[in-house]
Amino acid sequence: MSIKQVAKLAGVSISTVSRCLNSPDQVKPKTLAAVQSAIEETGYAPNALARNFRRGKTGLILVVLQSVGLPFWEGVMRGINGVARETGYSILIRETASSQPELDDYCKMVMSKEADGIIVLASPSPISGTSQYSTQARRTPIVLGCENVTDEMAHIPSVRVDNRRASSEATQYLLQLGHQRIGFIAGSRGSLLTRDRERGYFDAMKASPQGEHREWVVNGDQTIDGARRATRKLLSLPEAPTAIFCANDEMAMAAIYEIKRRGLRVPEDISVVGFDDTRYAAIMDPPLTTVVQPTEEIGERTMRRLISAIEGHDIGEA
Amino acid sequence: MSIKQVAKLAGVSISTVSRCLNSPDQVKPKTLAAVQSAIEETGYAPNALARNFRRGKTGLILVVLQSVGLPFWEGVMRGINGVARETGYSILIRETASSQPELDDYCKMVMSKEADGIIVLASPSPISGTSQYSTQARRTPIVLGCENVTDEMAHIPSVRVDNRRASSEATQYLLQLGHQRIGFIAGSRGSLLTRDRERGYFDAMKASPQGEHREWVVNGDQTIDGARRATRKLLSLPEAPTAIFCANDEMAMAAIYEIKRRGLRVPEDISVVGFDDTRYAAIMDPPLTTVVQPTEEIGERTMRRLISAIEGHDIGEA
DNA sequence: CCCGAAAATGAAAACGTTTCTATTTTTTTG
DNA sequence: CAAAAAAATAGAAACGTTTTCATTTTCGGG
Repeated sequence: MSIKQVAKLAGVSISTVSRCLNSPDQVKPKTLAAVQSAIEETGYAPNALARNFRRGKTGLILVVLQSVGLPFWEGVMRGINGVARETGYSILIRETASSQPELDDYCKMVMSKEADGIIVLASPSPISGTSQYSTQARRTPIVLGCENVTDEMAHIPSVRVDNRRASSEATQYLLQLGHQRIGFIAGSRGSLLTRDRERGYFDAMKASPQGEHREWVVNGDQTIDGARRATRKLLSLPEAPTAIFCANDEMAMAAIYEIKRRGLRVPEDISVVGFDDTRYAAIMDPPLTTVVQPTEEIGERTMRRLISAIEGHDIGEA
Repeated sequence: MSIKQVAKLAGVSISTVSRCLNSPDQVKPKTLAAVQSAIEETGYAPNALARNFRRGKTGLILVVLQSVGLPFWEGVMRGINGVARETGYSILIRETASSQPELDDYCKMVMSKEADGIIVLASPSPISGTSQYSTQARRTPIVLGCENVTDEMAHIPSVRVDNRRASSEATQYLLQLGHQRIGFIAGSRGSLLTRDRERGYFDAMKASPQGEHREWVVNGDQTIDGARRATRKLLSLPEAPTAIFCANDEMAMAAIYEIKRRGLRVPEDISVVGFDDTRYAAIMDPPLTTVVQPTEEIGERTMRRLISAIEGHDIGEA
């Protein structure tokens, strides 16, 4: 069962067995063979608990996300998993959907050696005490993916894509198609990601002949129902938009549904553009025009960043 | 940092501090207070690595699924997470999408104390050596959710819903609507879940005047592309079905897409029924008729079953 | 063949808990 | 109030590994 039994059976010391497992080149071929056959015979498997305890490392990365099952995270998680496999880490999942998420709690998990680092892929609620936060979280290896975060966390390292520019370009695309009134369905309040996408939209609108119109921007709350409400609001404007740009695909799908429900056609009457290119975008009716995100790369870079933070390297801005 | 420091500061022994944390009622109120303030002062957090090592438990449940991001698992994972939170376990995720999954590897993770138990939510490839499997996996706490499994694993405990009956009822519903030819798009090969749903379909068809027709059943491979191919195949039959029943929502969405692409209307020309009631079913055009699965309950029961297996109770059939 | 250096191995400490046993303190009871 | 019982605490072992340090073995060169 334990390394002791193997040692006894192989007729060597405990330390030699350990070396056979961790640095086989330091042990004489003959003993190595003996130990290996002893391992085989006993069916010995090193006890990860003891090893991790001794090493002071859990080998775990805590990934906080709102909910498994949201298509957007599929690519990001693939990226994270790829790096995890490569570097020997495992992924611990915590969903924030059910419980009230607290960044401090996650940091405590690192302090108490339940995980080595944290990746936040969902915006937790604002941090209660900033003072307490800075004290204990400053030193916690943590990276925010997709900067889906509030202002207070702006100083935490994050992997970011240029949402603002991508969003601006998508808006320009709609303008180029001749659209006069372009609505925007924003994500959830207090999310940097949403704000950047909103900013990009405004950038493009301001530069256009139409200028910006506050009433064309409605909050969709990152949910299907929220986006449906937002769409109804846009459609009931005195002059309804001829195009609607949504901060993510899910809301765009909901917008299309609601538009059709009003008896309008997409894209003949109203164009809809989404964001993220999730797996369902292509089989919508009509197929959803969407902004492609390099999700897998986001995940990969986020994970690499975190690991280098764990290994003690400084976390520069990426 | 360690329990030692706390003990020294509080002027008690290490064991007393430990008791304060694990069974506070066994310690005198006065000392408890002293210890607690010492904990506060030092900012002590118990080292989970040491604790788990000592206890011989990881507190981790390995959940194997094909990919985070598939809407079906959202409910199941919510159920699992709920029980996990309640019982103090954490969830370790392993995706099988990228790598070749091996049940044996997961069992080894339990043997080497990387996790306490396993929930398999995706069909791994068939097990290489059944002999080796039974030797080491028989004693491994493992539960299959949604019986998404091959024959060889039929003896492993699993939480099951009556897919066969649900599927049969959905087929009957279509027959009742007057459909003469009902196609079926099956899931991936070698999945019990798919086979049960297929069986249910056949049950209903055999009992109907139409009888069963092998050519009305096509494999959709659990993927969007596979379902699109399957749909094309069904549509190009000499006598195309007037209804298509799909083994899950995702394939149903793909079927609808493909049907419309042929210039046909849903449901006027062809009805489509899905399975699972994922979040996007309701905002399809037309809204998808689908078989509702008690996903959260599945997750919850799966997790409870596993935990009772871990705690050493016998796993009866559920 | 012998000596020194290098390589290989062994013995033992350490990691931070929990828990068992022994001891001390407190409470109860006659 | 003394003795017995109960409660509280202290001391120390144990969990299985890695790693440091010391020792033994091997090897090469004179």
